[in-house]
Amino acid sequence: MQLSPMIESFVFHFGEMGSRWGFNRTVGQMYALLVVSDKPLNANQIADALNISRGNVSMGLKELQSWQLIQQSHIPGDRKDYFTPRGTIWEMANRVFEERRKREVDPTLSMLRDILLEAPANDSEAYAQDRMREIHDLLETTTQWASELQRLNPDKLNTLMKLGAGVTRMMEIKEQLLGGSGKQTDKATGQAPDNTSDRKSE
Amino acid sequence: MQLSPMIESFVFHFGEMGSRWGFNRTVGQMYALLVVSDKPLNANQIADALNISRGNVSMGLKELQSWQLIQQSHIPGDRKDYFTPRGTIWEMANRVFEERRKREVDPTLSMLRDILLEAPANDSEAYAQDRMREIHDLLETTTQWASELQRLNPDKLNTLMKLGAGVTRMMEIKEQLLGGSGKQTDKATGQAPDNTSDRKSE
DNA sequence: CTAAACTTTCAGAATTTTCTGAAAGTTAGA
DNA sequence: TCTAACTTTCAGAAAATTCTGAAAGTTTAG
Repeated sequence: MQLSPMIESFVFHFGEMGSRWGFNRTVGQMYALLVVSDKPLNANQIADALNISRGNVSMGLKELQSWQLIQQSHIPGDRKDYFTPRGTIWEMANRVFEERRKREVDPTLSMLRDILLEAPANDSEAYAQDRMREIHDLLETTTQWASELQRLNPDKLNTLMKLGAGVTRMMEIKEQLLGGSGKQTDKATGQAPDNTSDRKSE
Repeated sequence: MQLSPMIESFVFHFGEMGSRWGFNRTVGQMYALLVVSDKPLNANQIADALNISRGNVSMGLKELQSWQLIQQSHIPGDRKDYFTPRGTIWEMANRVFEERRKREVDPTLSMLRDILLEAPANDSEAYAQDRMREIHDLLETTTQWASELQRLNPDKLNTLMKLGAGVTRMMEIKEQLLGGSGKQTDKATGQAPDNTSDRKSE
């Protein structure tokens, strides 16, 4: 199969980017290809389209399955395995975040916790522990936020964001609520989605 | 200089993790070392502590400076360059995010935009463009959120988080406020949402 | 059971990334 | 100016990662 130039540039670009997301170039290309393909592909089609070896494709598919990013399917009367991406784009992004958290952040947090249990032997170690505690707290806070964001229904989240309700805005409202009587102020109601007003000037 | 076991395990762990953040193992180690060190270090001390060549340290420092993660300083009567991390842990994390956005997300968005301007030549390309549009919108929305988070004063953000005010909770409140007046269920994107179901075989 | 059709594995090859250290470059002070 | 003290550069070496393809493994049909 010969890829159209449009699809080819997408696939190649994501190949390069893919390495930043935890897998290598070919795996990134394979996934990109599956995402933009309107029908399931089998391993040979992938190898052919990307000009890589059949063995490489097999390993890449295994990797993508371990990330739960693709799904296997079958076509009646055909013994080959076909593959499609699994879930919506949002779900896929979530899955990648989740997986990276498990593989990278969690072990780091656990290492930091272990070290922070030790008693510092001298001033240098005390100083180092202070820095580590900061990092630990930052990671913990950040992952907690991220996991809350992930729990939200994507449509809802998306709608809210498109509304121009930035975090800043939400926090202002929240603070108003907490600070005052819990009453709705007119200032906050019925906002038109004007998101341009509070962006920074550059 | 001989590192204490505690500091050594921190430094080594961050070396491994560092590669996920856009720089290589040694650069990660160097940065970790500077962060937990209670006094500025010069290039020779770093090379010595990490057992790497002087040249490698020079390149690593250059890299860290390009990320704006470290700062140079001097000790009177000493011609060597000394280095310390720059800014608070929060600021450093922000800087890494920012830098990665510039290097990875921005080029991707620009590529997607270019492709989306082209007229699809056939059904396959139309399908592919739909997927790309979803990715484009996701990236755009996410980076906008991220930039708003970054604009917040860290203390404020941290306080709010510690308050137990999760995003979900904030959104509930926000919706309560909006509920009366504005029609906010604006299906802004109008995207074909999750199309996974209309693929051929499953 | 066997054969055909397919998938996976993995040793070694190819490629990419990182590291070293000698040489070249820079700077400050005498 | 020159020299000593320091930093940077970069070609080639070393290390790590990725890829290939033949062989081994698996599954289904008959």
